[in-house]
This record gives sequence, C-alpha cells and structure tokens, in this order.
Amino acid sequence: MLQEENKGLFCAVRLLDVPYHLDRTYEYYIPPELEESAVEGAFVSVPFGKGNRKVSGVITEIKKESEYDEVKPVDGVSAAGEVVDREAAMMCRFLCDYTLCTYGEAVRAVVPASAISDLGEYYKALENESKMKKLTDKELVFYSHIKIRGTVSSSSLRNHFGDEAALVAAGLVKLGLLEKEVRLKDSTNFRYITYVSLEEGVDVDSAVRKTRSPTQAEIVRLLTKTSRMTTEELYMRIGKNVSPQLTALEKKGLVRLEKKESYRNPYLDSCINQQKDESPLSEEQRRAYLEIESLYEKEGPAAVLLHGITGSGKTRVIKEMIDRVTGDGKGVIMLVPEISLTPQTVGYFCAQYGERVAVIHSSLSQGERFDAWKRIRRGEADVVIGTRSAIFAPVKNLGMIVIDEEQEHTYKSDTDPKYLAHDVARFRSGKNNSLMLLSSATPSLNSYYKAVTGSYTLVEMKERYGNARLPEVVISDMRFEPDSGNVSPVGTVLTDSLRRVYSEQMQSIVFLNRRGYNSAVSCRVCGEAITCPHCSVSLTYHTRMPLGEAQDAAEYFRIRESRGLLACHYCGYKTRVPQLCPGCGAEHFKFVGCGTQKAEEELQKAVPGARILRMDMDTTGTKNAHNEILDKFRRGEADILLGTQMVTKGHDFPAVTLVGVMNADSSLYLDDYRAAEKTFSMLTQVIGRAGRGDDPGVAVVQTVNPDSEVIRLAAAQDYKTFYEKEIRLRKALVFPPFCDIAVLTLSGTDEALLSASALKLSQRAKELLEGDYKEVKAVMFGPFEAPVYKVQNTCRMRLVIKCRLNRMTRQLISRLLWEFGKSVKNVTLTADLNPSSL
DNA sequence: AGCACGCCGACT
DNA sequence: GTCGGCGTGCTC
Repeated sequence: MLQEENKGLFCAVRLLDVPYHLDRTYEYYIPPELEESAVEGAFVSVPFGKGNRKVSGVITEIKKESEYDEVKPVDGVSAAGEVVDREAAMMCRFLCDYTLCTYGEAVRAVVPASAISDLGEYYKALENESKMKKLTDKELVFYSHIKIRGTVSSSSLRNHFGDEAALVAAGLVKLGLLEKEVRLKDSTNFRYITYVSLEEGVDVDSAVRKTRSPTQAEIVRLLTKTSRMTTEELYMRIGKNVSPQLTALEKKGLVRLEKKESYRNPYLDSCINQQKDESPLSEEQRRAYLEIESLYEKEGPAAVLLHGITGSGKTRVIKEMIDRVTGDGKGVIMLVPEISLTPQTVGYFCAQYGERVAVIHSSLSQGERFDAWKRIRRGEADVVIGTRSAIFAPVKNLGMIVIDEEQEHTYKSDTDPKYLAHDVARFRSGKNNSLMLLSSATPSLNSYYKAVTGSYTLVEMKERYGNARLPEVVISDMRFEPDSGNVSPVGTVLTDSLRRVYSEQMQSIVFLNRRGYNSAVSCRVCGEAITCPHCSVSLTYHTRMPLGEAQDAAEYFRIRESRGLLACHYCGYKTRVPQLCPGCGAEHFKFVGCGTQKAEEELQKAVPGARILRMDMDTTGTKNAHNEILDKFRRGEADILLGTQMVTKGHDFPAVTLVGVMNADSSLYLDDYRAAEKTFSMLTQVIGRAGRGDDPGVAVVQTVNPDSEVIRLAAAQDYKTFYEKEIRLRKALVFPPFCDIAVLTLSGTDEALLSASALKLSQRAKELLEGDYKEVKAVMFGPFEAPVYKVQNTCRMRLVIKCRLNRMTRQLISRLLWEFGKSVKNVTLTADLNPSSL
C-alpha cells in the first residue's frame, strides 16, 4: 500500500518467530477498523515476506507516519491489549542487547506463554455435495466433525484425530471442502468461579412448593442459610453435579449466577494460618539490617552483597528488609535457586506475607503461572518468590530484588536467551532506583570482586545464630584405604562416625555427586568404555534392585548383568548390558566408579540396621518426591540421608550431627576455570548442614587429595583466604572477573558441513578482529569439538573468544551471528556470553 | 525460516 | 515443447 493513499496511523512491529538476521523493526499501516485496538505492547498478526504469509509480532510503537515508501496493513490485533508493557519491553530490549537473542526469544522469556497471542490455524467447512461423495469414510467423519462445529482449530483437530489430522485437513483443503484460516488466538487460559445466590425478593416457601425437583428445592433451601455459595461448595454439599438444576433455577428467576475470574494458586494453603516470625534480631543481624536499610533509603539504585556464614540467619535479615520495603508500598522480588529444594524458605515467606505472595517456578502449570503473573500485574501480589524467570515478574513499583544463594549456577539460563538473573536484576534496579540484595555464604568470585572493588557494598555476618557452632571437620585420606584392606568407597573414618551417630540415635547426611550405580562400564580386554550411540559420553550402570546378596562372584556378575540397565545421562537412552564388548568381542566388563545406588548398598553394609533414604534424580521423579523424602527424614524415619547436590541445599535438620562427603574431589579437576570455586562452595554448604542444633557436629570429607588447598579452606569455612588465592590465580591467567568469555556453539547433524562451517566462522572472526575490530583486545580459541561432542545425534563444535564484553565486542559477535545465519543452512550457531560452565 | 524467481535436465 | 530440480535473494 502506498503511503500517500492514507493519512492513518502506522506502527513499529517486532516479530516473534524470525531468525536472528531478520530480527529488527518492521513498519505496518494500521487500517481504520483496527486503530482502537492497536496499542503499544499488543500482539498482532502481520503479512510478511513475498508470499505475505502471516506472522505474529508485538507493536513496539504507534507512529503518525512511516519512513517507508510501501507498507503493508496490519492483519489483526489481539484482544488482550497491552501485554508487553513499558518495563517488559525495556527488559526485552535489554535481553536482546545483552545476550544477543531475538526479540521474540526475549518476549517468550519475559511474558508467560499463556499471555502470548500466537497464530492459530483454523478450518472452516465449505458446502460441496458432489465432492463429498468421493470422500473416504475417514475423511467424511473428519469433514462432518468440522461442519457441525463451523470452525475448528488445528490443535483441537489433533486432539480428536491424532497426528494425521494435519494431513487429512490439507487434503480436504485441496479438494475445496475446507478453508484454512490463520489468525491470532487469544489466551483462553482463564479460570472462573461461579457464585450462586438467591434472586432478591424470592419467596422461598412458594418456590420450594412449586418446584418438582428435590435437588432444586434443596439448593434453594441451602441458599437461604448463606447469602452466596460457589458452585463448588454446592456440589460438595449435595454430592452431585448441580449445573442443570442451576440453569433451570436461573431461568425461573429464582437464583442469580455470577461468574468471576479466579486464580489458580497452589500455594494458597501454605499461605494461611501460618505462624509469623516475630523473633528479635540478634545484634549482628540488626547491624546488617541497618546497613542495608540505609542503602535502600538513599536516592537511586544500590547493590549489596550480604555475605554471611551458613547458619548466620540471613533469611531473618531479608525478611526484615522485605517488611521495610513493602511498608513503603513497594514490591519485592526474591529469587531462590530451586523451589523444590528450598521448601523451607518458600514456606517461611508464604507464612509471613500470606496472599500477597506469588510463587513462580518451572513446574507450575501454564495456568498457574499465568494467574500468578496476573496477580502481580494487578498489584494484588507484591512479594514474588521464585526461580530465575521470576526476575521478569511484572511487579509494580519495584523496591528491592533479592538473590538468595547468589553463587548458584541456576541463575544463569541455559536456553536462549542465555541471561544471568543478576544482570537483569541490576538493569531493573537501575531503572526503578531500587535495591539489589545478593545473599550468600560463599559468594561467586565475580560478585565478591565487585564488592571488594566498590561497585557493590559488602555487608558481612560472621556468627552463627543462636548457640549453633560450626562442625569439626575431619579430612579423611582415601589414598591408602585399599592397602589397609578396605575396598569400599565408604572409608574407615566415615564408617566409624556413621556407626557412632547411629548408636546415639542421631542423623547423618552423606553427599555423593554422582547418580546411578557405577559411573562407567568398560571392557576388561580392550579397555573401551561403553558409550551412548546418540551421545559421546559413557553410559552409567543403573539398577533397580540391590546387587549385594549374591552367594559367589559368578552369581554376582550374572545378577549385575541381568538386573541393571545402562543409561545415558544426556539423552535418557537405556539399554541392557551387552553380552560381548561392542569393540573387541570380549566377554567381561569392568564396572567402575561409585554412584548413589552403589553407595546405598555400601552404606548399608557399613552401618547394619540403619535406615537409609536415597535422594537423587532417580528417586525424585514425581512432583512432590523431594518434599516427601525430606519430610520423612525430618520426622526421624531414617538415619542416613544419602544424595546428590540436592542434599546440600538450605534445609535445617536439627538432629543431623554428621555430614559425610564421599568424593570431595569429583568436581575439583573439571575442565572448567570455576572448578575450585564450585568445589569450595559445595563443600562449604554441605559441611554447614551439620551442627545446626546444640551439637556442633562433625563433617567427614573423603578425598584422595588431602593436601588440596580448596578442600582445606572449605573445611575451615575460610572464604576470605579462598577468595584471595583464587582471585590472584584468575588475574594471572586472565579469567573472569578479569575478562569475559564468549562461547560460540555450532551444531548440526552433518559432521562434514559442521566442521567446514566452524572453520569458516573462525576465519571470519579472525578477519574481523584484524580488520574492523582491530582495537578490540581479544583472544580466540578453536574451533574444537564441544566437551560432549554428540548429544542426541547432533554434533557440536565451539569457538571461544576471551575479551572484555562491551558495545564493540557484542556488536562483533552479533555480526558473526547475523552473517552466519544469512549464509549457512543446516548448521545453527548460538552464542553464550559468560557460560555457567566451560 | 519460507517463499518466489530463475535457469538447466527428463518427461507427457 | 513443459514440469520441476534446488541455487540465490528478499522480507516493512
């Protein structure tokens, strides 16, 4: 459409599903009939490309004129109105700039799926008697289904007819019996509650006398007692579905039905009738609180790192701050690493703030998430507790953002957009002049460095709250255990300690960072490990039943080979243990390494009679399994809690006086510059689990590196010394926080094409670094195969660039993505800026 | 990504 | 002579 032809309005649109190199603003003409509904932040469908296929997008600006000669008209506007509001749009733009993602990816991260109006396909039946006669029975059923209903969406057709629905529909469109329409579909993901009340002035007695239905009479009688009831309550009282009776009563003008939107809130129960924490702050807590409060009161944004040793009561200080901020009529977001692992923290805050709390995490249903989002947006919830994505919660007048256990890697997103919650928090706190409060016992080196160098304010807490003391830590040298006749992965020191604690009727926690039974199975002859056919990792041996009861070695081997399965921890592939080595055909395998399943057996042998609870990915499959296991342990129904990472997180068990770490070295020699940091943090956390009650407790750390400084410092809970050693190392080797790391990952199924494009990309990067970007200080590595080269048959290659991330270097990487996307097909390129692992 | 235009081989 | 292969180029 030529611009001179109209004097109407135009709009800038960002499309939701376009590749990186097409992701920019496009302008469209708003036809008069859509002018009213076309507002900034609304979803639209617009014609795009040569074929004018419809695509969905968001209006980012309404304009009086367009700078383009020819603009196409907007096809449709979503009825939901402004969804991507000002602050959401700002966050989307921030994510695009910061993580080099598309606007659409950003919108999908910021706004819950149920609030997004995507395109839907609909089919309409057309009349054509003659052609109908030629249809097969199947097609006829399909066609009639649509004809009866008028218009049917393709998704509902898939529900009725399965995966072949699309094919059948396409055939009928070709025959001219169906018409396909693509338009925006608005969210129908609302839940309503219907209130029933007696219509005013109803004479109950005559109404009851007149009706012949006993159920209707009963409903009327029930309603005279209470002014109004929900249909659900009525159903409970009467014991059957009463909707036909209600419709009848409404028709007669006897009752009034009111439909109101209701919220799905799985946390409602834990919100009410809970005890509020009115405990006084300790002197140290008060000092920390006052320091943080003074920063909050200052004009402008502020950032605080609250560094408090395990058990110092940081949560109490945070609660005091939330009281303060919400007292000013402002909202708060508090991020936690993982909801299922921190039920105590969530429960605590639900108890404090009741229905004002919205809890957001990944295992909410779409509807629950949508409803939480709406409650926040409408200002009905002003305290948001959630995992990473809760950082985008549409909190009004945001006064504070808390990131609890800020060093946790879960704050970095592992899907596009690959953002770090801290960065979004800093951005929002800047825009809202609010306080960012990071809290940890073992801060990330990055955050602590910022605190030391002054961009954050450091607030420290050095005492354990109450009379709790730090446990005594014993480093158990595992190197010579086999020589002294102990082949079990449970060492003598740990065995003795476990037995002692068991005899004292106290509890123990044992941590082992590896699930499964054995970590690998390799051939005794050629030494080759059995690997996953779809991924380049060795398979882990898992078993459902304990293997320990065999009479002799031969029987044991037989049981082992027949009872267990080999599983891939990357793609979920499972297979039986093969009869012969796939490499050389030999008969016998060596099962090496110890996972939690084997550890369970070994612990049972070490402490006969002890009740052991195992907590890992295999035992926590169902939604509430975490809680059940932790509750069981808390109730004292087990003596030993054995598990992976999950057992190290913030829950208090007063009866735990022993913590064992079975393999403290496992993460020490990872091919990752943060290996020491991760090990230190994990050990410090798990050691902190012991001695939270009156008993100081003991921690036994098994290692084959008893001289390791990291392990020694973690044992002493000496963060400061660890920090100083590690930061010196980082500086010397130029690693974050002294530089940034950009990882470009290429992936595809065609290996030859993949390595060729990887080479091409690296050459192009080199060219740019020597040309347009020669001011940039950068070092490039690769291309080389990713540490796990193949996952689910897709191969991955990497290019690593070490540089300082700024406008210039982001632009360089953006340009690489842009050019690559334009010119290479069948290989995808993604960037991860400062990945959580290398 | 998806769709059109465009220029060469095997078919009614 | 045409149908159709997928190379190249563009998207307000």
